Amino acid sequence: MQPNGASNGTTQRVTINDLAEALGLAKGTVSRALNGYPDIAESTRARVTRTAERMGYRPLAQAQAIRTGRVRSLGLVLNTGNADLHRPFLTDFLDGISRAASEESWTLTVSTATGVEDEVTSMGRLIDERKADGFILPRAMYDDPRVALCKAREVPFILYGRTGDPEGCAWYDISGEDAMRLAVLRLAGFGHKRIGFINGSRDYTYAHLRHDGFLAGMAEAGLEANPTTMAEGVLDIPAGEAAGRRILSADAPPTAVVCALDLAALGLYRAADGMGRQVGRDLAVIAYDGIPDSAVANPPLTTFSVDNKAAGQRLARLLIARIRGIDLTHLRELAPAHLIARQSDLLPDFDPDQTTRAKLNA
Amino acid sequence: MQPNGASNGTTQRVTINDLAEALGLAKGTVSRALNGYPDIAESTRARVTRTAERMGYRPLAQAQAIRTGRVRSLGLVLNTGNADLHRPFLTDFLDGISRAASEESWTLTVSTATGVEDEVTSMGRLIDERKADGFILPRAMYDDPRVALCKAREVPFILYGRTGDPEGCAWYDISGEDAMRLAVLRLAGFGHKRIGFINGSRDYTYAHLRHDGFLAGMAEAGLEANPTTMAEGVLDIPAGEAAGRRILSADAPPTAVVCALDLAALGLYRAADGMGRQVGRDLAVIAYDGIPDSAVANPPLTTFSVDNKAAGQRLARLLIARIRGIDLTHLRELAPAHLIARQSDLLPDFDPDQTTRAKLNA
DNA sequence: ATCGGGACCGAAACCGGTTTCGGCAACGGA
DNA sequence: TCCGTTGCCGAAACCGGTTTCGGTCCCGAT
Repeated sequence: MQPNGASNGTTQRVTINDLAEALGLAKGTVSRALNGYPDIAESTRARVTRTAERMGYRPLAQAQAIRTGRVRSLGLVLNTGNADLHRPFLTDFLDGISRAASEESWTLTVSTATGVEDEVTSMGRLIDERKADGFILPRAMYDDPRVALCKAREVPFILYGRTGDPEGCAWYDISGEDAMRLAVLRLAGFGHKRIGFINGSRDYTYAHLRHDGFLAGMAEAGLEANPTTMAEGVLDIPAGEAAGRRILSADAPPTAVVCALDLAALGLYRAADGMGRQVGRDLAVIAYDGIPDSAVANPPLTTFSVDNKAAGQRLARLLIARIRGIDLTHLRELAPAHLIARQSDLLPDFDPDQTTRAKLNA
Repeated sequence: MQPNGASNGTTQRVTINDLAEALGLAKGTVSRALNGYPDIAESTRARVTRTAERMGYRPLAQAQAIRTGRVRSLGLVLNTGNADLHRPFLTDFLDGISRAASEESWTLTVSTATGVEDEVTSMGRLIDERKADGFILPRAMYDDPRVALCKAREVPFILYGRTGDPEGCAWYDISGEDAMRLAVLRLAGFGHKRIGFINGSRDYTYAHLRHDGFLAGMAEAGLEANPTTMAEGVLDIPAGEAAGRRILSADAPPTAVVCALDLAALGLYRAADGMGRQVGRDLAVIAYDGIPDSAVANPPLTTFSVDNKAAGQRLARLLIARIRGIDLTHLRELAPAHLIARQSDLLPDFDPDQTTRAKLNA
């Protein structure tokens, strides 16, 4: 028997009225029974849920919405201008969200935008039309206008990443700072003294955090960070190549470089290639993101990988909790990135002092 | 003045009742005026739409839905198992859909699934809960269970691609067959006589079409297709490499290969590399898709590129039209792919007869 | 025996729209 | 002048739920 194959032949869905009639109860009673109101006998509640199950009753989200104001839908607006989205990031991320959402029979409505203001406009529309009960905000910016919008309109949201002022914000993030710190420590452990750093854009909070993480690692290793071997604002391969050239041609060029993004590292590969240095031989590189290209790079890139599917799942769950009124303090999670050790960071015959001298003469 | 900044201080949205009251009309009248009923004086209709505009009235989709049965939302379920989705395809595609949808103030609800049956289940849920008024079905299969579901449940849909039996189907597609045909003709024009072909999976209709296109091109060029230099079922780089090895080691190896997918071509690059042949020098390749990797391949790949954003837009518009009841015959569109001529297909010193002989001796 | 208070449920209002139905007024034709 | 159409709009039902408001019934305590 089909779950909703009506026995009367028509393919009508079963409404709460049908259910009430079948049970001999008032529809209000059925509704309250289903929604956990306390003034319903436990026995009738059981009876109701059971036959609801049997008859395949599924409340119509939009019908409930008109009274409750909730559509049971998560909003996500994607910024098309963002190069990151081109990576498999998106598929995994969507997959995670969608799966977690559907477990609670929520849905995901997505919209796209180009540029931040367009993003805000787009969210505004979704809010106006009550198409989403809350938003997942990927790529948290340090000063995020989307957060301002949500606060002003009093709509729940959760950040993927952290923001400058965490007040009133729920978030989930991967600890990029820790990854950077560990990257430095790992390289220092290999004997590197001069470690460079290529960061992302400070518009995003992660860049601030990863910067701090890098410095923390350096301090912890007893090394000094050299500003001439550090760069920031690098978001793609060309920028990574430019930054790499600059850093590698510094007075005291680094023997190792930590990159806040895989794409920066891939750019650095090119720079090194053009300057007679070879990653994995005389230049150690550790990056962050875990994009697929990093695995087929030459040499394969050692990187901290983030599980975007898991992130999507977690974000969805946390946002649903937020919408249901759970306190903010329970809705802040930091997860670690996982190191994928490949061949870019371990130089076969790297002798700290020797190599350094050789470089200086070159 | 904000569009919906209520002057009374509270952030309530303006309902049809507010509008009716402000106009001194019955709310039913307002509704009919807005929805183009013929029994409304043109003058009042103008008055209504004008003040609706002024007051920033936006009907609540879910409120309308409970009566009309339409949520004004497009459904899209993504198959995560599909490697294609990892490509920027997805971003562009979503962008196109979302933009076209929002122009009509429709929204896009997406869901994910792994495998075809999961996909059908997922769609079923969306249909049951009336979360989508229709579906965009990407990657049309030759025998597509999603189509069967939509037909059975009587929900509108549009295919991205064609299907075996087009009866009752609206679709939008890129003419892959034409691209394949032109690819062959182009190569034949360069003097190639032995042209191989690496196809995708026959589960998908496009493979059938591109196969036919290849053969049509061969026939048109007066060439004979050689089964030993043809492969199919190639969906990713490793498979492309394997197929490439097989084809290149045929008795009469081709001097040129047409690939139904860029990924196959990229695999072919590797195969050639491993067999002492070099694409762009002694092996001409033309592929199809226009993925970004094709631009940075060595040599850059000549390929037929498809505009997935445009496809998304068109699909959205066509689906909305379909939902509104436009006749199927107006909802079938075939667009061309556009050749991006790069360096993989033109061999600098290719002399048909000579090269052929050289190969045979090698 | 009476009364107060829970426990439990029915009835009806309500949410924001759409659609049906009927009525009034103006108008044209006989 | 009278009647039948139209044109146009108000009123109310309706969609599928939720929530409020009472109203029984039963129970134990006084």
